[in-house]
Amino acid sequence: MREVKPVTSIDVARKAGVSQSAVSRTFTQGAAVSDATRRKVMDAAKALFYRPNAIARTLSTNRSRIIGVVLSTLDNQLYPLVVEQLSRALQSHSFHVMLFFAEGRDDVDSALTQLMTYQLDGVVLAATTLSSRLARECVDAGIPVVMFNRSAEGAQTNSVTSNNVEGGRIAGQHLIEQGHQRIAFIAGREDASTNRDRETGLLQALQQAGLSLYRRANGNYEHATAAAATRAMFRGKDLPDAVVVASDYMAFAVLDTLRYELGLRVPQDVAVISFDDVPLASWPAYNLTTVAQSIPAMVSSTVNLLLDQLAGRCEATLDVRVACRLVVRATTGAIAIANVDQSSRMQRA
Amino acid sequence: MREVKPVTSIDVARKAGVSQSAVSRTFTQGAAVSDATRRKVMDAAKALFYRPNAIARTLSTNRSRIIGVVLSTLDNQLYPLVVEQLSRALQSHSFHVMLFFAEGRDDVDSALTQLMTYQLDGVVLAATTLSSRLARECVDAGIPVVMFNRSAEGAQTNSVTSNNVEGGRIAGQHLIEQGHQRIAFIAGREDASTNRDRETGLLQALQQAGLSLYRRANGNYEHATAAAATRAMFRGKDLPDAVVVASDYMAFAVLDTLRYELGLRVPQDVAVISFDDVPLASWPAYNLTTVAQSIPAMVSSTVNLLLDQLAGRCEATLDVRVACRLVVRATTGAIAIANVDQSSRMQRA
DNA sequence: CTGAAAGCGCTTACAG
DNA sequence: CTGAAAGCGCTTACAG
Repeated sequence: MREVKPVTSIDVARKAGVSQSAVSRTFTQGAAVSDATRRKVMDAAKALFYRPNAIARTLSTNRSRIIGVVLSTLDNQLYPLVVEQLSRALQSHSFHVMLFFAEGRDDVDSALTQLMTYQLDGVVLAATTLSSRLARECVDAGIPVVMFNRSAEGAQTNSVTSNNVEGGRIAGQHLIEQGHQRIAFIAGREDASTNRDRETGLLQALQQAGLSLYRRANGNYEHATAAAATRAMFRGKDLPDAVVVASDYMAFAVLDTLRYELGLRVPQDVAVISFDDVPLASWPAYNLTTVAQSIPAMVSSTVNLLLDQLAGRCEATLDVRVACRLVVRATTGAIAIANVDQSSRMQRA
Repeated sequence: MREVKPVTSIDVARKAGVSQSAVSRTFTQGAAVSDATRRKVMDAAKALFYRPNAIARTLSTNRSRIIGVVLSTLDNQLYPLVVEQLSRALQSHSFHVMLFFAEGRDDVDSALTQLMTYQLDGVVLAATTLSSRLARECVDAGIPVVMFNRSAEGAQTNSVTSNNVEGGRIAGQHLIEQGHQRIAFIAGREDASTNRDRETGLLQALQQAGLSLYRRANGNYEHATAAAATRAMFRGKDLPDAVVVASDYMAFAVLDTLRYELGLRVPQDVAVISFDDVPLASWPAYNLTTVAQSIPAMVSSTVNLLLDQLAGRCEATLDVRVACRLVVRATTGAIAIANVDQSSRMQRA
């Protein structure tokens, strides 16, 4: 096993002919060391392949530079994007991401225990379930927390979301402008703030146009459930002429079901619009009209919130809302498909 | 900030009326504590919301229970799958995943430094670039390493891959059985072992059938590059009648380009087969014939290799090869599309 | 600027 | 089984 015994600051000190403190100072940002000492230390360190032990540092500074990221699953293509961007951004500040997968009550309990065990400098909650409880426990333990893509219903916690109400309104208005009258909604998890907000916005847009929701089904933010919801919704007569889907990930299932199972044409028979704008949405096989979330903006807000709190510059609890943006592609706009297609091409170029 | 000063084993000891050692033993697997003491300690711990400090434990045991996972990107849908399954499996053994994103030489250098800094119990290298160098440095530092989905060219490192040569052969044979004669290959990164092995197998199958590769282009395991490679390959006359693509991720770009840009029918005009079997491959929009890798098998092999090495049961360096499996869907088999379509439906059910 | 020393919160021989 | 104590590798007042 680990036969190699690691080089410590004492080894370096001995070789450099200085005190252990001098070695430590050389590797500490902004500590007072003379150039001569620094040079001696660096030479010795290089010769010995010395690397400061981050764990020992954590124990004395009470700063681990580890950020816990709690997820339910990476199925939805949005989350790999988030994980990668968040991880890269934190890495550039010398922080690192530790992953925790948790869903369902029991699971979260054990994740919690494990979480508290590492001296995390912060936690990003991107799990769908039970986030509010986890959040409270972290806050109680004095760990900075950011809820990502969900809002902090009552919990004393920062959150970063898109302006989903506005997003829902945008989706609704787009369909209304296209002349749709029988607009349906395929919902995500009923307890998710993103889902509630998007539906709220959609209903506002409908109401403003004197319409009401034509049909509604629940896809639970899952692929198979969304397919089933679509089947149920498109049974019988008087079908919807447009459907708003609470996420791209579900919309892919909706589109596949409409096209390959029910034999409907999109957008001629039914238009589809959703939320997120994951990369797959722009691939020609789907070419999905969607209300985009800006992941880069959400990630950098998250990082800022975390760093500000760690630096003690935490001005109370913030709910950061990032603006959404409509991206028109080929699943809406039956009237002018050729044009839309064209513009979607251009957007992707 | 962290106003709350954390509860330590000393606080618990005081409250329970026992020594600090007794508290520590109560929370250590297999340590000797009487039931009476254990009960007193647990009661006090519960009352004080005590959680053992994993960082302090790491410092004295030299075991962090942290596994570093080094990635280039999560773009390819295979990797989110790997990250989630690996993370869950390790979590069930009370290990946790720390993420490192690295690609390109400079990037890897800094990742390396950061890596060595945490006292990782193991490293999984799933990054495309420079893995062999990183691997060597870890091995030199006495850290167990597993190369995931790439083999260890010369490095003294364990690896877990599919039997990609066999996989390439399977892909080639499948096309040959379907009567294809003009078989092309769209390669991944030329320096990737997966790519080399898959091509080797394909060439073997062709040779055995008295064929040679009809055309070849490089997609570099990237989406846009694969699309460009497809355009280049399908210019002019005498087009290939089948194309083997080195990964599903690239195959999606190939399919989109063939269908929506070049107006070719798949599989009637050209058949497409690739490797991996990511979830998207089975969605109706692509319904892709592919040579599946078993991610669950690869992940559990990886976990076993890691745990065995940590337990000192490391019998030399292993190259674990997991069998591949052909999954026939709708992008091959022009002869009997209806049937294939049918069977792909059933496979998904 | 520098060194000696205490301390971070655990684990683990060592005696008893 | 139990407790006192050394030690893990750092950081950081404290004197000088």
